[in-house]
Amino acid sequence: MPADRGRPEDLKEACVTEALAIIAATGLETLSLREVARRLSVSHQAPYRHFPSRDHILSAVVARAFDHFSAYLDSRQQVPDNPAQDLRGMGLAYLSYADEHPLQYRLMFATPLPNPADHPGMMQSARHAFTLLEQGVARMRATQGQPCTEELVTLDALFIWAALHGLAGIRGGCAITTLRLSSDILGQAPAHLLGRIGQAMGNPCGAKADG
Amino acid sequence: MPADRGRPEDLKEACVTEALAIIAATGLETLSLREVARRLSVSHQAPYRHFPSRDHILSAVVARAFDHFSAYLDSRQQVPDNPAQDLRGMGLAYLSYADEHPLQYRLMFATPLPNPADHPGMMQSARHAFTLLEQGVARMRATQGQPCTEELVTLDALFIWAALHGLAGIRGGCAITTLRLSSDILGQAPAHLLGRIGQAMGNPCGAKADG
DNA sequence: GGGCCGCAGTAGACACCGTCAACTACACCG
DNA sequence: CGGTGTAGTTGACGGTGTCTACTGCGGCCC
Repeated sequence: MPADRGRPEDLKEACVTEALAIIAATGLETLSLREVARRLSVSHQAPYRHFPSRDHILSAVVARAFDHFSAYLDSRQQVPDNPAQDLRGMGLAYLSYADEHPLQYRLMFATPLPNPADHPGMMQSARHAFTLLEQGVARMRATQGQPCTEELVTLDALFIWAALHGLAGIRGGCAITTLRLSSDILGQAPAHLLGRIGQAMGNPCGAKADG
Repeated sequence: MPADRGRPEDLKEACVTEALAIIAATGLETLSLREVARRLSVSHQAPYRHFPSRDHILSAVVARAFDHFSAYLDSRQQVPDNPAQDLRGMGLAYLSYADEHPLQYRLMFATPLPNPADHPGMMQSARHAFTLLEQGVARMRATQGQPCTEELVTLDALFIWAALHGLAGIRGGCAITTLRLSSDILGQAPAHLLGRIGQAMGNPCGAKADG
């Protein structure tokens, strides 16, 4: 049964899918409930029956992006016997995701939601990804034999997340145009950044990354 | 002559000021050309005489934020005889700015402008800040006596910028609500991050930062 | 000085948007 | 059979960006 054109069976589901398609095609700003309804061959108020407001449909799209992101990080092949390498792989996966799915990435981290507290599913997905990172740091610290507070793990995870998040944002957003960086530099940036993070964490594995 | 209420002398200038005030008061989404005009006691088309579109007035506001940011970084007290310390001071200044002027910071780095290439002044201000950082890195490398390509300086500057930018974004945006981080951790984060950056750059000055 | 032109600002209209309220169609249940 | 709740429709309202046509008004050239 083709649910694409002609009134879809599950309208709520179809709205989210169609909204994402619109955003992908013409940008976040031009997303409108009415356009979604139009594409679904449905009255302009039908989506309103399933979502209290435009923000709620948008947050549903964002939540989906977070799930996609979490699944991506989870499905990455792990290296349990080498936590340092594993952490590096996770960082690489983070940057790869931002590179391969810039739309989803921007939806997650650059979408202005009025009050994120309204949408618990979204927050949970985000928190999940951060917890993965914390666990990676903790495992690495354990093999390094360093004494390590929970607080210190969180701070290090935050440092790593910040660096990854920052680079992803720069690469995806304003790098070439605003900062006028060559795509050559931008291509080297992930490896270099991960190398520097490795050094910062006292990990020799990353030290040789930039020659 | 009070140019605030009653038709302002320089309408173009007044539009930018008033737009910023509106954004500060009620958020970016609710900014409208008509509201700007209303507050300026002017017809809804008057601002349109000075700005081709709503995006252009917004980009003027963003450009102003970039100038503010650049001035802030420039006015920071420098430590010419200790480049490492100087670099750290610059990082601190960066994070301080994001902390003290979250609105301007978000305007600069989290505002969706359709095509930034249209607004050269904006780009120039951003590039200026990045160049400051590159020079800081280059000076530090020089005192370290390390051989250093121009490319490597840029990559390191990019690493530092990414970490700072990432942390600022996390702190200003989604930290407590989405990532559920305590404000205690968040308060420690800048010093810790700068310390880790110091370590990554092979600089002992930052190594003791997190105890 | 008088006509002319360009510029700043005004007024009205258009299409679009989110949202509210009232309505219809229909399945289900007593 | 009537009642009830749910999904969807229709129409309206106020707000928005933008287009077009209009009014003043100061400077400029003849």
